[in-house]
Formats: sequence, C-alpha cells, structure tokens
Amino acid sequence: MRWSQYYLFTTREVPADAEVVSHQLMVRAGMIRKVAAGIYSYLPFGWRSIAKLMAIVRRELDAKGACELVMPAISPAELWQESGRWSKYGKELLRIKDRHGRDFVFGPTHEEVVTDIVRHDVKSYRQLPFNLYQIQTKFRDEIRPRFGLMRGREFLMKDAYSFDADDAGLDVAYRAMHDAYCAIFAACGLEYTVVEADTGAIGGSASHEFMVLAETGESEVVRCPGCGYSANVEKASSGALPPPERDGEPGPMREVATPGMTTVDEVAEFLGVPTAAMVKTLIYDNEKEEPVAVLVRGDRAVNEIKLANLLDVQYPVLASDEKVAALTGAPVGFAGPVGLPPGLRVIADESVRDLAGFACGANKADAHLVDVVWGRDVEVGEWADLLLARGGDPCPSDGCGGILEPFRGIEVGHIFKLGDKYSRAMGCTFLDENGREQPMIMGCYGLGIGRTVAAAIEQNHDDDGIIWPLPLAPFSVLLIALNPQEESVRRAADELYDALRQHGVEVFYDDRPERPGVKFKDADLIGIPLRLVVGKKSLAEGKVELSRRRDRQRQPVAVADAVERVMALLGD
RNA sequence: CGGGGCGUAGCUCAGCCUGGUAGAGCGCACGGUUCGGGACCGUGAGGCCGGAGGUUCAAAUCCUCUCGCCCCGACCA
Repeated sequence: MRWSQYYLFTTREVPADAEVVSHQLMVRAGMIRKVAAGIYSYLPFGWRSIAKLMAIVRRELDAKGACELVMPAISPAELWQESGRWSKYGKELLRIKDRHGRDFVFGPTHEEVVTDIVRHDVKSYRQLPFNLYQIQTKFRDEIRPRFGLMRGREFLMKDAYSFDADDAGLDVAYRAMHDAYCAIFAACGLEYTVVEADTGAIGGSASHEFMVLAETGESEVVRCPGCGYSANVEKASSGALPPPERDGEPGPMREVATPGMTTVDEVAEFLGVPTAAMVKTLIYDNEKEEPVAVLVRGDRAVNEIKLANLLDVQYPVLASDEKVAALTGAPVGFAGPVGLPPGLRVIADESVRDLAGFACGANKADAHLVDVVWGRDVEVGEWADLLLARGGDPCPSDGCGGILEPFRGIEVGHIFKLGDKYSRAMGCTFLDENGREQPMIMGCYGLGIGRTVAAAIEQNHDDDGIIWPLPLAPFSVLLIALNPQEESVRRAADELYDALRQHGVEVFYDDRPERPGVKFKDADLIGIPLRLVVGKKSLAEGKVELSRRRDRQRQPVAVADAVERVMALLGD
C-alpha cells in the first residue's frame, strides 16, 4: 500500500480528551476517530490492526472446533423478558423502540439470542456439544465511557457460547476456551494473567478473567506470590485478618460520649484505639427495600458485589439518612450492632469475628460503645465474607501463609460457566439417552477486540509512538523513500515495494513528498515493526537501511539483499 | 446520579475578570530557499466564539436556560 494513496493522517497534537497513552496514540496515529462519547469510527489504519486480531481469534477458536456465526445487533424485548434480564440488566442495556412502538435492545451480549437459535434446532444429546461464536459490535450504555477503546459504549467483542449435555462436558468446553484465549493473547505478544472473577450480570457458577497487566488498567487484582491464587478484587477473598493487639482483657461494656464524631477516624482518634479495633455498621438498602445492617472492621470496606450476591439483589446502596435514623434511632454515624431492632437482618463480615472489646456506635446520637464483646454483649446470627480484599491481606488458600499483592490489569477476556441459567429460563432443552428432557449446560466466553488492541499499545510503546507486536501490526514493513523527488531513490524504492509485495510481505510504502524528519517521526508514531529506508546518500553506495522499531538497531543492507533480510527478520 | 471543568479556525489554545473592529502556534493553499529526525521566509484561505433567550446603544465577554465533551466521586456510618 502506498501512503500517498492511503487514508492515514497523523497528528502531532495530543487530543485534549485523551487521557491514557493508548488512546492518545491511536488518535495521533490515525487509527480511530471519536463520533460521540464512547463511540468511535475505526479508520483504515486502525481497522487493519483490529482485523489482524480478529484473524488470530478466528484461527484459535476454529482450532478448538468452534463455529462462527453472526447474530443481529438488535434483538426483541421478548427474548430479554424471557430470560429475566429485561428487568435485571439495568440502565446499561440500551432499549429502543421501532416505529410500531415495539421494544428492542441493542445487544450488550447474546445469550438470549443464541439460546433462542439453539432451542429451535437442537433436540437430542446426539447433536451436542458445540460452540458458536461471533465477532460483532455490542453496545453497553456505560455510566462513564473513557480511555478510548478501553471502555467504549459501542465496542467490538468476540462472544462464544458452548452447549453441552452435562457439567463434565462444560468443563471440557471451558478448558478448551481457556486454552484458546491463552493462545490468542500469547500470539499477540501480551503479558497477561488469568484471575478468578465475579460473574456479574451474566450469571453462572465459575468465571475467570484474562488480565493484561497495565498501570492504567481499570481492574484491581490481588495475587499471592506463594500459591499463585489470583482474583479480581470484586471476587477476591482474604485469609483471616490478624486482630489488632490490645492491652489486657476488655472491661465491661460502657458508653462514651462522642459528640459530633460520625466517622471511624474521628472516633478512633478520640478513643485512642486503632480503626481496626472498631466495628463499622453500615445500613444497606436495595431495590427490594429490604435493608440490612452489615458489620465490617473499622479500617475496611464492604465488597458490595459480594453483598449483592449474598442478598440476591441488584443494587445494594447505603440507606438514606432518614432510613438510617428510623432503623437505628440515631443519626448517621452512630450505628452499632448492640440494640438494633429485632426485625433488621444483621450480617457480620468475618473481619470482625476475632475482635475482642471493640468500639462501635451506640445507636444513639453522640455516643459510642467501647469494650463490646461478642457473645457477652451482643450476638450475631449471620456471618459472611463481605470484605473488599486488598494488597497486604493474608492469602485465603489453606496453609499458604502468603501475602496478597495488588496490581492493575485491563480485562481483555472473560469466560463463564453459565450452567442452565439461560437454557432453563428459555426452554433450551434436549432429550438425553434415557429420553428425559434436560436443559443444556452452557458456557459463554467474551473477548474484547478493541480493548485488546488498546492493551497491546498500552504495553508496547515509547515516547515516540506505538511499537506494534508483529501479529497485530497493521503492516509488517514500512518502506520509506526518503527523497522521492530523486529519480534513483524513487526507482529503487518502487522496485523494493514490488519485490516485497511479490513475496507476500504486507508493506506500507511511504512515497509521500514529505521531508525526511516528518517521515521518521511518522514512522516512529505508527510503529510498524520493520523499517526499510531508501535514501540518496546510502543508495549511492548501493545500500538501504533496515531497522526494527523496537530496538532501533539500524543496519545498512545491500539493495540486492534487502528483501531477503526482511524476510529473515519477519520469520524470527 | 452528585461535584468540578471546558465548548472561540481542521488541531492545541489565548482573549472573557474590567462589554466596544476575532487572535496565536501547528496544520492547510500558493511562491521561493531547503531536504537523513516534525525546516525557513513571504503571501493567503479559513470562525453565526456550542445553541436559545435576556441585560445593554453595543455581548465571545455579564445573566438565565439548554445541548455536548472531559475529569473526579459514587470507600461509606
């Protein structure tokens, strides 16, 4: 491809709305253009990279026997009502009406549609198993789209769905997709890790995320260097937290005046105890209006996703000031486990179990209790893991003894064991060998296409621009005619261009009448792995210059040997 | 959803406080000199100052309302 004929326009200015480096570089390198918040056009240069990734994805999924299809982006509300997600998915689900006023959704994922297809076709265990996948534009109406392709509202996703007769079959399918993902991310030259994850709105039993390690990642992950346990903090557990040391045995429970002190920090400082020796009592409400009191150690936070899963609700939220006052009899800031109304469900996180003689609110304005002891002063009927894990916590694995380390990652893939959640709700069943009707056992497997390309840039760039890993590079070789107005340069470059193409090399030919400085800067910015420069001076000695974007090692090469040398480097 | 910021030339921004002829750099066009790391000189094109109301003799500038974009928060008892 000749640059002079190609649609690629780079820019020197950093776009004002681009926060992270991958977004900045994708805009500057003419790969994407924003159309609206979280909605982008893929320009030709960017699309080539996307296409490269899609080809890798297809290759690896096909190798596992998965079958590609394409489902509509728009699907009718009925399917979503059938699965229950019409009411459960929330505001991220973009709902639209057609001219007749009928409800549709712009699909954020396709469990309903694929299940609908399969239930029409498949009736017998003899037809199972199989795996259907597509690469398609999705829409999720994110609260806050950001970081370019990293968190768009409209985005390209590969989604696959496996159908099996039983759990054992699902395990095999799940493993196959896990392995395919590893192959895909490895082929992209990405440094990634697999972590345990929450299943979120998709639902199901088990789930893993594929994380590309990056400072700018939006996901927080903890990992144990000892046993390798790793999990998204949305899901992660911690081992038992060591309780803070205290002097002597707690005395009898007593009330202390704490005028105007509504935060743990204020009270802890006033009492002269560590925040870890306090119990925080949070009143959570939810869409069912069934408030609960959650007890967590004073220095820690509640994992609201764990809470939502435990309560089987969608939106746990801190209760309004009025509700807190009505339930605890005190203004916000003075709630505690002692003396809560009997009708209020109280759930204690494991982090407070080992506290002896802790401090907490007195359910009374301007007062806290100290030296509270479980069993003696107050009983808790319900214990659960509701802790938001963080780096420095003990590893939850039995007998491991390691300390969790925190890191950040970009979630590029997410695989789920769905089980029969959708097949049961939607009547996607088959007859087993005994003639009994059974719901199919499903898995689903998502992979963010644009996000993976963005992640690759996030991991592969320098101050001057992108450094494409070869498998994702829009082109393999950038051929630069440094002084195309020189007849000899132009002719030599043209010949190299033809020769490289004849050898099947994807070559991008900078034949523009630009100054050398501009061409070099652009070359660095767009980051094509191999650079072949034809310049007047070296050509006079029968040489061209070959270099790699990554290490910038330049080497003069005889014109006659250039193609061969390029082929050799591409083969590495 | 809450808080904050920003909408002025294709891009990055100044001008607004203190109302009075619309600006810079980059980019673009033309001419000349340059030509291996984003050249230089000259000439030029390009803007309903996001939109709608209002105040005023006069509004990019002050007021109100809207729309768009961006950032932060939604970790709290």
